[in-house]
Amino acid sequence: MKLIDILDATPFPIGYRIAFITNFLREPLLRQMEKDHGIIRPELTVLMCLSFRSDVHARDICEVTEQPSNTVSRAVASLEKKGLIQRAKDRIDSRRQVLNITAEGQVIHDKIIQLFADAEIAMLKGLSPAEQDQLQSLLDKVARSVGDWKQ
Amino acid sequence: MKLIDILDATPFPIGYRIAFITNFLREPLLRQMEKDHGIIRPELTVLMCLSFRSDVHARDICEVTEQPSNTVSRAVASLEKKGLIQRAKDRIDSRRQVLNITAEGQVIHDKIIQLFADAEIAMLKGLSPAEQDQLQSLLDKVARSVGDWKQ
DNA sequence: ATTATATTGTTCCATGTGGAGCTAAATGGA
DNA sequence: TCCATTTAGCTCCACATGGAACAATATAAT
Repeated sequence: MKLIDILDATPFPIGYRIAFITNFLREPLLRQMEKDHGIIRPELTVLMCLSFRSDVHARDICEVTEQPSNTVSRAVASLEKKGLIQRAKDRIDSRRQVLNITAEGQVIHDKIIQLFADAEIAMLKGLSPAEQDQLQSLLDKVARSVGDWKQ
Repeated sequence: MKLIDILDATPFPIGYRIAFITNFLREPLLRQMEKDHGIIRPELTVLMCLSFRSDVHARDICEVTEQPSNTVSRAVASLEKKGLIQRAKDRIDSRRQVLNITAEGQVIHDKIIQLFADAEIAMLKGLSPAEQDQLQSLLDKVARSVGDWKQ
């Protein structure tokens, strides 16, 4: 039995391929990330959000990523303990905490992102630049319509 | 902060979109599958393999899906307990067990597959048929080269 | 034939992760 | 002002899951 056979036999060929690629691309990368840097998935999510924008609340991360609040809460606590992000009380609403990435956190973040970027290049080396553009454009169209799927 | 912004800001735009779609497509479906049918991910994997082919060994499933043997072992034991698959000793190698899906297992399998197929249709409704073909073709090219990524 | 090695499938253990509920704080209404 | 409701973030708990070690069996080597 070969995996390719099953790949062709499903009535959801695109979704199956997408999940398939995720399995064989992202999961190994996440494991290597944990091994090399001691960062797990929800922590990377937080780092990416804080790298992109400053003065973020945990609640924002929950909403953007659709992760449960306890997962984000754990990641934030762990990252602060490692010195990769900083927490500060919000002056307006003392329930909230303002989150920011530290210089050290940015370094780790950049290394991990480079790891993912390299993997993407390897993954796409069988496609021409035009095909890569096509693929990105089509995936973008699907990803941006995510909110419509549920209706 | 909007998710679309981060989507555009990464240096691995294709991998990120693929992981993104997986998050918002597969994960909710898996949760609904568990809620409706009491089947979890590794169990679905086993069901799909056995639906596609009969007289399969657990080891085959491990190799094809790159899942650890304990995960497959648990799924097999659970599915047998539910009456969705059958185990029989292999006459040649008594360590092995020959696995087959039951009629009841096939029914559950088909219902779940339909759930995924419907979700795919919803996901792709923003793409023209030609675009859907393109997307599938490109994803197929990437998925089939999975073995080359690691080199 | 006998011993060493490899393989199949399992159990044990540590950990990631989500759901439900909790506390503290802010907001809205009487 | 006072109480009900909502919200932010955290803790508890249940469970999915992977790694490592293990028992049973098969295979290879001498």
